[in-house]
Amino acid sequence: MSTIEEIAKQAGVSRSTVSRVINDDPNVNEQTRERVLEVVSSNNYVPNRAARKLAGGRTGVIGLVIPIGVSRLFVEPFFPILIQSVTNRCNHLNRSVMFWLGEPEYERRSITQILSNDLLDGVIVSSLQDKDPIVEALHYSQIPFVLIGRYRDNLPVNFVDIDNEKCTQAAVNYLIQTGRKRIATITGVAGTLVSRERLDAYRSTLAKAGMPVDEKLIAEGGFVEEGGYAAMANIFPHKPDAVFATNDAMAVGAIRYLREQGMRVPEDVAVVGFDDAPFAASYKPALTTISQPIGELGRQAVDMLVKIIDQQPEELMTQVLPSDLIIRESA
Amino acid sequence: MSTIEEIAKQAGVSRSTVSRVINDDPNVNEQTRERVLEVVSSNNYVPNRAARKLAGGRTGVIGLVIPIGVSRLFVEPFFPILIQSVTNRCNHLNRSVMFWLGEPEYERRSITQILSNDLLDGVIVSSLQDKDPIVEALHYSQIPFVLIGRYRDNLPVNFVDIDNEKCTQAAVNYLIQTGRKRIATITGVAGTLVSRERLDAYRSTLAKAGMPVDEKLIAEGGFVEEGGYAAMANIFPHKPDAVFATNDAMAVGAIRYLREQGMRVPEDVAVVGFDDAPFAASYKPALTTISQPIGELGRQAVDMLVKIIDQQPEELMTQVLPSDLIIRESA
DNA sequence: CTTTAGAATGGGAACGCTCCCAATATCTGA
DNA sequence: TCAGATATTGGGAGCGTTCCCATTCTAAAG
Repeated sequence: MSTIEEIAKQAGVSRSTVSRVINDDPNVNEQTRERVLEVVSSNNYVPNRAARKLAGGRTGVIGLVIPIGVSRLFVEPFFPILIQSVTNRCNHLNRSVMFWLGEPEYERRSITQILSNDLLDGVIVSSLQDKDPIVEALHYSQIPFVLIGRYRDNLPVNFVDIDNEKCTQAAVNYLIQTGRKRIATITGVAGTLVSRERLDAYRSTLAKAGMPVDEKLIAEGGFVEEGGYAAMANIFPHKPDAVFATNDAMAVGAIRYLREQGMRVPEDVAVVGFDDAPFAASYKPALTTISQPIGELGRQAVDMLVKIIDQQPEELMTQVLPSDLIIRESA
Repeated sequence: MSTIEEIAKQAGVSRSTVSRVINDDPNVNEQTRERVLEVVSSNNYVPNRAARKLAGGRTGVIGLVIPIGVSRLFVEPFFPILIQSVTNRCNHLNRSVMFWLGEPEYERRSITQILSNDLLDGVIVSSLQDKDPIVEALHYSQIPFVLIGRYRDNLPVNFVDIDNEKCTQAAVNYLIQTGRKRIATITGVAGTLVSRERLDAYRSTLAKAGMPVDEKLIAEGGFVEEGGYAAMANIFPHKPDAVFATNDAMAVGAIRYLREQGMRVPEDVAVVGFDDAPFAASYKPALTTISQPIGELGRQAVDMLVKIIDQQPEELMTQVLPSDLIIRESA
């Protein structure tokens, strides 16, 4: 493993010049640059990240923190896609990704401790709880970070997100316009920002349309198929004619229950999902759902973070990506 | 963020003494140790990993490399369990985990480059290809590493594994003993060690029992449900009366195809899986399968790696964990 | 031909730690 | 009581970078 000093010697220049070359500093003679680059690649030289970090530089490592259990992580299609897009984008930008798939509370403490002093240039966090201590820790630790999904608190944070309120409105309004009178909803995980945003929007949309909100038509499904099934079982006795499930997995669970009860979807009960999961289009009936640009979300988060790391802009960065209601067969 | 020097000052000792305390060096007076530990915890001090690494110490970070596409990663139950067990064990031992979920070839180069000079104390690698360049790179890079699954080459490596040959023998022999005459097999991904081991053992077991090996009864299923379905479709015309699927996902796919053809499982065709995935017991029919101690595999790999990092033993370490044929309904 | 700004380069210092060796304090036994 | 261990501690050197401040070189301007 060669050091910068050896490269310098071989190229007949100083340590500093090599450093400039590998860090894309413009103040280097073009020929010198080329010569150095040649030596670098012929020696297969890679700067030592620890030394780099210590000297005040960057490690080139970005953390991706998803503080939910592995069980959920591998069940919801949201995460694989997100992970893949973040990973790809980072590789493309010549960065490595360090993951934390945190388990519940136990880990949270250690995560924040690790993050605050570590080998990371910055962190991307997804799937927060309300008032998540991670955000606070991150905020005070000075480390650049970007959230995927908004954070509702008075801390100023950088984020990328979709417009949950607007999508939910679109979904619920569509159900209203197609004549549904008793529109139920299956929520995700209580205490989760996404869940709350979607539920709030569901309520306000009904209210705005002058329709009553029946609490019996609201049940929690935990973002998983079985949860959707169980939630539907709770709602069913109260005679819904439509269900807005806040993700596709739960929509599928709900449909399974409805079928077992001899209901037809969408004739008797319309079902709208959320995510546009890979299976949504091929499912029978094809799922009417909201398409989130998950890959784009990950990509933008990486770009935003890299920009923050490299340029340290003063202002907060936020980005809200468009997402659409996709009408197929289930509603 | 405090440094070791500040802690030393506050505790009224030298930098060296603090270093000894946080590294569990026995040569410290008990009272001094306590005093230092107090200051450490009251300042919430965590040693800087970059500095540590640079000074020849350890970072406390372990890499987990799984060089397959994210798509497969999130479909096979093997990986979530493995990841979870590795993560848990590392947390337990006060280590962090850095993941690489490598995509195909493109990444392989960069992975090896990263590994060879990085912030990691050691690496755990799973799911290798035959003759994987990663192993070679790792071997020459001097970084401690442990494989999950054997590596068939002349490089000496540390590994934990199950006895694929023995399990496969058990499964195939069981089918023979229950009177099956035309035993097919659905293999995983060609060029994969696991697949080859299981296929070789399938062949030799049949041979040893004096039964012919019909190549038409062998098909590749890529370790996924759809692949199992397709492989079964290829095999079916050749009238098998039993199938050894080399993982449970493919077993389920095979059963789905058999059912569509009006076959009964196990009466007409027996099916044996591999993995004892979470769903295996509750599936209808409950899957006869081979139970791999996946969690234990991960745990042992971590323990082995940590031992190698800390004690640098001369001899190679290897560990073969027991796994059993679990007889349920499908065969 | 001299001056001067700017381009290109070199080298010291520092980042926060571990390792090693030396120094001091304490204890042992004859 | 004193040499010789042994337990405990301190501080220098160095890990491989980046950053900053010279210094040298070049070319344009006067």
